[in-house]
Amino acid sequence: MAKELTLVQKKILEFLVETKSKGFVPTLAEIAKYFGYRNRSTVQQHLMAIEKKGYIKRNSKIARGIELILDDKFFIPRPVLGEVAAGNPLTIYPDAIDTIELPTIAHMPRDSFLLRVKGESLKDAYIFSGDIVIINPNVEIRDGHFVVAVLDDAAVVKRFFKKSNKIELHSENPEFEKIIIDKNYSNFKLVGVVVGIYRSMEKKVG
Amino acid sequence: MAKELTLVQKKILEFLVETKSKGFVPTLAEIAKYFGYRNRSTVQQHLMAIEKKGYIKRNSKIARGIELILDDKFFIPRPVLGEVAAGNPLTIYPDAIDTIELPTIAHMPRDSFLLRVKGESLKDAYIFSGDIVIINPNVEIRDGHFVVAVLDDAAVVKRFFKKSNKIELHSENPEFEKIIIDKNYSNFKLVGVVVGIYRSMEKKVG
DNA sequence: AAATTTACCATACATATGTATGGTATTTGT
DNA sequence: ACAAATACCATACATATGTATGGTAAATTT
Repeated sequence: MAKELTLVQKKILEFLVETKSKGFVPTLAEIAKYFGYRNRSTVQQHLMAIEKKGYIKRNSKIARGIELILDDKFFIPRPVLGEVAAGNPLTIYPDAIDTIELPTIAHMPRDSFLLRVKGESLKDAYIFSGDIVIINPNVEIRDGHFVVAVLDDAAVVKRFFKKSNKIELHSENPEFEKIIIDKNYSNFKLVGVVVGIYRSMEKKVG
Repeated sequence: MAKELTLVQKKILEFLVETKSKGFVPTLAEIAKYFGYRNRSTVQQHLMAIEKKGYIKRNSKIARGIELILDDKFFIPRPVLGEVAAGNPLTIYPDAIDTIELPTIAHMPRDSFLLRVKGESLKDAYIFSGDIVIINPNVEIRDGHFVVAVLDDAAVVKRFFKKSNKIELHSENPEFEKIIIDKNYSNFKLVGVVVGIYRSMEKKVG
């Protein structure tokens, strides 16, 4: 039923979702400023178009009166790009292997993505098989961060530590040996930092 | 450092927290209407007092520019709670509320809300202090579900088991004794079912 | 080729909104 | 007993905000 949004309209809607997830709704003037428009009419007309297509609802006259109509759902479907091994490396799939409903409280910047954790090597860090980890590739990596790394076409979730001339990837669980990356290691790529974890409880009854 | 709020100020702050958790910040006029004040000045003066005591911050001139400055505490109250506790309304302590980091919600349906977990009694269920649990009060409660219950003005997260003529609330951690609710127990209210957990990793470095 | 949609602009307007000032009555603190 | 704080009211004002109208240029559809 909802019609396609144009590119500009989509960007404005994204901005609305993003600001809303930060806890406020922008005014027309704020939106205009963000996008570099000289006046609010431009924004207003875009909002009218977006509303007409059913993605938002506007409370006329009142300030910051934009409501998002995203299926009136708690959850936003997001593609799960693969599985990462918490313990031994697992293959990462090029295409989405699954889609989960991520709660919208989980603050998810546009540049991040999801992976489902398999294996037990992080259970001492309270990350378990089946959990969804939220990965951001554009965050500065610091010692102790949980990161996703690809080694030889397999992806792992481990804690990152930088030594003088090498990188160490630790599991919390001492059963698993730490991985040491030195200069000779060619097939190594840091993917991103784990910024959040989501676990659905709905099936974990009894 | 934060001074005591008066009763009226406390109620206004509660209203702010409540509306904020719904995803918007009210205007002075809306607050005045809610409380039956004839004009906004009254509200404004209350807000000035609340701000002076350090519970909110106001962005002058801009519409709906109230920010909540509350400490990292357990409860993020929702209107549902007020309705649930019909007889013995759940007192919401202004210093027991968190909203700052409330990674708020593009889209939170009216029947769900968030709680921040404090304490270790659920660590064997992989729920930890600081995690955000997502509560739905309108889901049928089954044995083994994690539920939120209010007993004697304290809220707990525990697993629910129904016996013939009583209810048992279990902690996973055996250090904590189970709570048994029988008919004589008056100050008991089931609030809802834990449907998900979210944990932000952004500050958990090292 | 003409009509429609999209994406912007400018100007004007009503009112929603925050703010300022001054007032009254009651309660609280000292 | 007096001063200060509290809790409301009314009126006035500047401007932030949403809205309306009209216009231009380019892209898209018919």
